[in-house]
Amino acid sequence: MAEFPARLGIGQVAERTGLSVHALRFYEHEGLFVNPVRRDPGGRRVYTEDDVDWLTVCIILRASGMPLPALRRYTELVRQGHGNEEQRLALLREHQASVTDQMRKLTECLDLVRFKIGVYEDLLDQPVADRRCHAASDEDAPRLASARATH
Amino acid sequence: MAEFPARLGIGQVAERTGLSVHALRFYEHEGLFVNPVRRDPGGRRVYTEDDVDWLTVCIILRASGMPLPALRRYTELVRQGHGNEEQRLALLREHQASVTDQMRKLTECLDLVRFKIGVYEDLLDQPVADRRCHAASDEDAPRLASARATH
DNA sequence: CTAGGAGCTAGAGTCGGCTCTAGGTCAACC
DNA sequence: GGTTGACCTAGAGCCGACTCTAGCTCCTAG
Repeated sequence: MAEFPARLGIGQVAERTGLSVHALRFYEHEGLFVNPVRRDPGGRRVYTEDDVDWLTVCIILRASGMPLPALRRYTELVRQGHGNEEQRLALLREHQASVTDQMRKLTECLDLVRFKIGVYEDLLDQPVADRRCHAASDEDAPRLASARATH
Repeated sequence: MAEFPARLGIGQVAERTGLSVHALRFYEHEGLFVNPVRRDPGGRRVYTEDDVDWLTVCIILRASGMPLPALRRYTELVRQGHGNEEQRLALLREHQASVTDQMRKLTECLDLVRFKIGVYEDLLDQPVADRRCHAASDEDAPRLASARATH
């Protein structure tokens, strides 16, 4: 079970992570790798599985809207090693707050969209003759004031 | 109960919606208003409450990542009036799918962040002496392979 | 009558996050 | 030995969604 390090080329890493080779070089340039990326004798980048794992984390954080500067700060803290756990924790908590806020907004939107979809589905269920003027039955609309309009 | 139309200036609309006056002019230029924005004798924009309601919808859709072109298409459908409800429905369903997908990604991120926060909280709870080497207790890590690393 | 404030237009600038180009190196195969 | 094909660097370009600027008009208050 002797694990041998598995050294990957940039193309392989691109394929595994879904990032482009351009993006990988860009991320390196932006300081998003915990360890400096090694080079082979020809000057080509050589990545490890650890790099791929770290990139996976980065991708998830990016997909949840963490900006590159924050990701860089976090990377730097990890690179520095033990002793700054409070700072990492603070950064993570901040991002957690941002994510839950995004989810709140998305939920609000989903309510609106579901309401509107319901309106249109009902409308399209009616026999064609009955359609059009229907605008006044606005009474029991949900609290989303803006959703009242039948647009 | 005779509602009188309440004509608003661009500054008032900006204040109510949270959009900048620049953004309001920009949105108009981009065709995001259902009805053409009226002007007073001096050429200034005059908005109605309906405009503000519509903007509120736009803001929610934008905040959930709907791009301006999609918002413009939807606006155009509404502007055209009855007869294109299927298309509106299709557009809304598409956006609904996009929103639920975003929520899926955010949930994944939240799992990761919560896990890491947990790790750091535990770590900081330990008496200082016991800290550092702790890296090998990776057994029962959650399925998120990438979350295993104690970074 | 003039100073301030809100509004106008057209168009330039900004920012984040890549993406692409130009011009080159290197190793492997036919 | 010529041709791929993967990789390299530095830097330019792009896209979306605003944001800002310059130079103007208009209204109101003092």
